[in-house]
Amino acid sequence: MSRTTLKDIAEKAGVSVTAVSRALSGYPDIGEETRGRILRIAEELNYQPNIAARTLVTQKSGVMGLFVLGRAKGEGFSHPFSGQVINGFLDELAEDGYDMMVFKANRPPDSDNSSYMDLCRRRMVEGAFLMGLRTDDPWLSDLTASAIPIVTMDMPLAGDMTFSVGCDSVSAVHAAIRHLADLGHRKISIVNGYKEASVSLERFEGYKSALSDLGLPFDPAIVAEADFTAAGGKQAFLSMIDRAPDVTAVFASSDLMALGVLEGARERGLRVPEDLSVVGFDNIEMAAMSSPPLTTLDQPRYELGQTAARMLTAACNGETPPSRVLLKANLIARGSTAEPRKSKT
Amino acid sequence: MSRTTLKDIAEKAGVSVTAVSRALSGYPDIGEETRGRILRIAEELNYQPNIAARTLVTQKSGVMGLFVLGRAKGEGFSHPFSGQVINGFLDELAEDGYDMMVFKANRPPDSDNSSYMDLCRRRMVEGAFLMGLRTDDPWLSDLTASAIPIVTMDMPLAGDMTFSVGCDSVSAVHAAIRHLADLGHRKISIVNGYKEASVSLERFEGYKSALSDLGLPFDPAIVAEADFTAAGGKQAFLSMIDRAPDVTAVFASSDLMALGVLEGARERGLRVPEDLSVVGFDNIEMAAMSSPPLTTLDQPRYELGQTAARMLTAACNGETPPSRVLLKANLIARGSTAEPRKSKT
DNA sequence: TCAACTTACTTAAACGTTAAACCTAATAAG
DNA sequence: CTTATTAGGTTTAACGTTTAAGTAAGTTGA
Repeated sequence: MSRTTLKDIAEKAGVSVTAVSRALSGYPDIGEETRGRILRIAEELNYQPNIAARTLVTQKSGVMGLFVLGRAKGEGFSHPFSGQVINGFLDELAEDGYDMMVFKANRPPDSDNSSYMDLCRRRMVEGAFLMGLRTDDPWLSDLTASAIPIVTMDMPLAGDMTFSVGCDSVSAVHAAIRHLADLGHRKISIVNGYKEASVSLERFEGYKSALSDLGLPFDPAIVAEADFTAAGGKQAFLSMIDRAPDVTAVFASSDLMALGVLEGARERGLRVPEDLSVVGFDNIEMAAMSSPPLTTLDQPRYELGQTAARMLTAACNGETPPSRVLLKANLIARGSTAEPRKSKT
Repeated sequence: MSRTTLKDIAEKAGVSVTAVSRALSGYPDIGEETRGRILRIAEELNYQPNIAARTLVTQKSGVMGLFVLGRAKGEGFSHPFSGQVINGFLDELAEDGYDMMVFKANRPPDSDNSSYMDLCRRRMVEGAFLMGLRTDDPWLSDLTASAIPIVTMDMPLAGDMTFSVGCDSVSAVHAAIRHLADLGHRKISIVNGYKEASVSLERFEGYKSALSDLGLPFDPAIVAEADFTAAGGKQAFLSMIDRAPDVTAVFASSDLMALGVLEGARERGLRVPEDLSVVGFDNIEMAAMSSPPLTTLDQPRYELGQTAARMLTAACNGETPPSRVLLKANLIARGSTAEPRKSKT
């Protein structure tokens, strides 16, 4: 019932506690025979080190924090995107012997709950992942001054302990728009996410630069903004398409919004892809199952998580990873995009 | 830079470390004036207790573990279901001052990674949530003998430290089948999940008992089994409907599978709900956005998480929560169910 | 052959906290 | 006026590790 400690092993082996500690840690100054005896007894008693004690003396907890932000339902953990990223974190952290603690931070910081950093200090968290951070996050200034390494997903931050990973939205969107233009579309709308997400800015950037590169005019009237959700995407699309019925293609900044666009198109009697082509972003599981299946930009979610974890452990061990890493999002052409049927003026 | 400790405060306040500890913990044997001074200094130095040290002496870590099992992609964290449940865990745990550590356990136990319990013992985890457990899980026997309280989601376990929460599948499915029968359906198929999930057994039970209560015949030929995914649900549905084209309604054990059924129906030229009614289970976000929107059984995911957390903290504090709690899943009628058009023999 | 190493350990201290036991002066009880 | 009691602390020990600083015996080098 009671946990076995180094002391228990030491007594049984007839050596000092230190000898046991060093034997188990693989130091060379313990004799072969003694070490063998110690290891055997440790195994026999199913010894597990008490990490709290170790943490106290080494000042390293072996814990990384995951902060999942997001004020609204459907954000944060609930996002279909998060799962594989977290799997990437966990697998890669396990390689380096780290565990992960999850913190939810959806309450405004004025409430009496502790700030990020306070939480980290209590638990001696060595580094942290941040998901769902927004440009208007009130904690932002705390973060850039962070004493521990932080890796943000999809949102670069100034500060020499902060790093970020994400996909190269600009070039990804570029590829999507080019794909649509290659098919013959001239009037391509964007249903973007809210501006407080920095990916929204980047994707808008990619959209504009692609249009300009391709010699297509930029029309603010066919730029819509939603909240990354399906319902929001549908609404934004509907009011846009009613304003500009000559749009033949829509790029949506997330698959959820793209699925909303699909739904909206159905409601307006527009056939996809015959009357309207739709491209999403993320390649969530549902994207392949919609009707028609969604052309989208695949984000390597698991690899994003792995990469983030590698950067974080590196930073925690005194190395200096690049402050920003961008992976490539690949275009996956499915049934929701095709040549436009009707040629409009 | 260096963390402030009780000692720092004690020196500055001119009292002993114990006095500071007791003042901050709210013990009554510290004078009002002294306490005020201590609190002010603690605030001033932004004191945060070192939880590792506290853990060491109190033998309580204040950490609950979350084990997310699942061997396949799309299970575990990636499941659209998990997010809100986890939010429920976290919010409720925060009420009681607990934090949560996440462990991923998708590797077979024969690999050299530690067992659940070893992980818990190292970190002095006080209790654990288990999601995604299957009846053929090789760890099952360890779990029932667990020394710490465990709450499983959707899978009751024998053992006096194990508890479970879930929805009352039997009565929920009963309601779904009754809904279909009330509409006039006589030939109702089930697309169930794999048998290793105990909810699959319960849902099958509900299906059979509902049929019998409603005086409908049970036909093994229209029972299909899939893996809870959309793609799997579609396949299972297709081979079932090809065998039994006179089926007019399908109950699927998860929304993802139901969405797969919708897709399969589209592929076979069956109109939903005119030619085929479909009911899902879960009420995931996408269910309301499909075409047509899915009639489904709403699982109160956040409340499931909250309830689980309440049970776990109770059990950790020596109380004895009921060994199994079932919440109600409510039928949400949407566009995917209607009266059958054609009357078949 | 004696000092200098090396090997294989042991002792002691420290990490930051809590908890039990003890102390002292002032107050209350009889 | 003596004895308990209380208020407001202090001292000491303990939790289970790691690490720095010994130490005693055996081995080597010149």
